[in-house]
Amino acid sequence: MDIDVQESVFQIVRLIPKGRVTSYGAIAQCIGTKQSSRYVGWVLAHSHGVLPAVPAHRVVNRIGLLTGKHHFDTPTLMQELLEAEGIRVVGDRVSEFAVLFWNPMQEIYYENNL
DNA sequence: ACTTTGACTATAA
DNA sequence: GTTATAGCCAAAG
Repeated sequence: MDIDVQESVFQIVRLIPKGRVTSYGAIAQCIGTKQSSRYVGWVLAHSHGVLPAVPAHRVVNRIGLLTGKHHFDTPTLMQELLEAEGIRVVGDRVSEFAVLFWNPMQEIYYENNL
């Protein structure tokens, strides 16, 4: 079976719980292409119109900065989506990022041992 | 088959 | 905290 890397990225992002966020590097590490966090962003840039929907707004960079907000329909849409989930965004940065951070590896480990 | 790109990250100064 | 630089890798052109 040939699983595209981009499809793996979509699946991981779809696992992100509402109200939580993760980083490009964490996703890259989770799917195996650990050093190519840049590619994760490249994939998400093409995630518009993909079904089922990919909550790309829950993916930020390693310090919680909303670096991808310009790729949404409007520059403020990403922040609005996050705030709608209870995440506070101040100065394009996720507040309490360390607390809200969701590590994909933890979820995979949990599912494998369920 | 080669070059460019990208919503990144780690490190150093 | 900042800026600069290098590494990284799959997809698109």
